[in-house]
Amino acid sequence: MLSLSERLSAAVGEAFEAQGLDASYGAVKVSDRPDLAPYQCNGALAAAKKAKQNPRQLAEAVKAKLDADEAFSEVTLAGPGFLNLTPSQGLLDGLLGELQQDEHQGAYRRETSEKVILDYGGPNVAKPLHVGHLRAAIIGQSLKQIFRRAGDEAVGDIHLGDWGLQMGQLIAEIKRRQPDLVYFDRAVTEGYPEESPVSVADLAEIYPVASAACKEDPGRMAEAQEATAELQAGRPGYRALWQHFVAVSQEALRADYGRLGVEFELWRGEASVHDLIEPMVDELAEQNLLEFSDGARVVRVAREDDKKDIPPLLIVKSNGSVGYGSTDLATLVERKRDGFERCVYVVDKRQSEHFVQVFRAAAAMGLYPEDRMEHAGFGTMNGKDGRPFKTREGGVLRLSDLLAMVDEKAEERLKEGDGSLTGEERAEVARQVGLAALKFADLSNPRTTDYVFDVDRFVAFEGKTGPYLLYAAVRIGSVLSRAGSSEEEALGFAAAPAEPAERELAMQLLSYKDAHRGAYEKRMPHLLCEHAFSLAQAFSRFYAACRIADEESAEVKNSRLALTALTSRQLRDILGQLGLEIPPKM
RNA sequence: GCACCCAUAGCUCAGCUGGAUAGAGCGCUGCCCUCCGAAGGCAGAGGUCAAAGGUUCGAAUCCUUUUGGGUGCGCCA
Repeated sequence: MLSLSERLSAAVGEAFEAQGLDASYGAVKVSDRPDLAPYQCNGALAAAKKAKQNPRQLAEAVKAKLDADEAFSEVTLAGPGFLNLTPSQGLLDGLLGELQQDEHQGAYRRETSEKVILDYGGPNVAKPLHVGHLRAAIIGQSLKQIFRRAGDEAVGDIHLGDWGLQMGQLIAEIKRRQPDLVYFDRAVTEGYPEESPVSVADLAEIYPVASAACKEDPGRMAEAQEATAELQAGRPGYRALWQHFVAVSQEALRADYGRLGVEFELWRGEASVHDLIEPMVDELAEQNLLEFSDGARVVRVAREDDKKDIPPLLIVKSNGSVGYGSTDLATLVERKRDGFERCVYVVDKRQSEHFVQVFRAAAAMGLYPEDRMEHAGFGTMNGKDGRPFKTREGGVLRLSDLLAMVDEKAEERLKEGDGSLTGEERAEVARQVGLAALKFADLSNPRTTDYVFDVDRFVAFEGKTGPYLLYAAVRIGSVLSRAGSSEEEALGFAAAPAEPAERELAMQLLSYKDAHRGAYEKRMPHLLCEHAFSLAQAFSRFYAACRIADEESAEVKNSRLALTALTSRQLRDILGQLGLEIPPKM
């Protein structure tokens, strides 16, 4: 179905066409001057400029046509050619009726469905999740839901960092610490123990040590690089040890992502494509795309019109090992093979140059056209000093610690309530409320901008927050049950908004598609957050201004129940896409 | 050095294919529960949109320069 602004745009567009001008000048948007009218169209000014006409006269002609259109109850002309538009009661009632019937609840739908894979994990084996992983996980999970709502077949891949230098660093470090382990005995090639010699906690401790050692000691780095190459070449002991790393890490990651409510349909990693690399290298060589450079093999991707130097994509390092350039390229080979039509990478925007390299190389070898591979980059989470976020001790804040903080805060807030929740219920609601605060605080920032990470904001429950949205949803449910009506029943009542607050709520409800479409097309969940907040706000005003359950007139009451039910259904639909769970009460 | 991004209210941020009086949340001030959930609603104070030029009937938005921040630039991912 059409959104209200689309419906109005169509009408105004026709009026422009009747003047021999492009219909796109008829674009209608929510007014900047709500005191004059709820919608506006400024196209007459731009059209007049282009057609060298008088804007005021042009707007007059458009207005004359719109005056005869029953979609508008009022059309006024202001200033040099601004059209102020008020949709008619009949139009609102009619569109609300359509919305009640719409099987997609007013959401945006693509004409054709695409098979899309989203990459929003990328955690490294051995490194526990920290706040830096939060954005990718939350934005990616949300984008996946937004894609699905629009009709795409979207799946998420965790794409573990399990095949690069860090693996060699771990192996080399463990070898130094426990050289007698069977994994390091070249004479042994099978029958390794099933029990992992290291736990996730061990790995978390070992990795930073190993990483730091390599940074300051070239000798240690050489050991790690050699171990990496040997691992990739298939040395049995290393492979067996590596298997343990992956297994213990996956278990921990499942738990962490699970707590966040983030899911992956695919648990692949860099290592999954190892066997695809050799044929890929052959293919690149065959296509004359591969060059030797300083002992390494690379694909040159620089172009004449580049404003800056784009370095070549490193495929095989001089020591024979492969890095993420080749695994990422091979991953595209794999995704193409598996029938994915579009690949979206929800990864820190600082890696944009890397994706330019990979995408160009992939396009050059004919895997995908460049517009089918996207880097939906996101901004850095900074501390209050403007630099990437660190805890006071200088480390990164672990995700589990952040979750615990938010949880505790929500629990405290719930204890202030009327005590109708049992301890167990309260713990569950606290989890939902805390998580909602956290996710909404992150998602409501535009994806691409950096933002200041402020714990207080993540645990705020008032104003433009996740809990505000949950509160609205919970209260709606409570109103419906108090009125003795169900959502399904109320959706069958005729909605005829009369009061200003009712009309404003109706107009919000009828703009869902615009917000969803924007979020989908731009890959920007914050647009959906904006809409959710506006909707909840419109409902809260409506609730404050109008009686619902105890309204005397049955007709008015039913109309209001219909608006309430529509809000309930739409809010639930949106919160689902944002990953917020609505508790029964709070 | 080269390239890219950012600078809007006390704070955190929207708005940027140019358009009427620049918005939100927090914080601050004052109201609103004998009535469906006050994690709420209403009202108010608060801004040379970093600075200077330019394009335009019209610039927070486009162009140039300057200042101040941030980021990236082949064997880490």
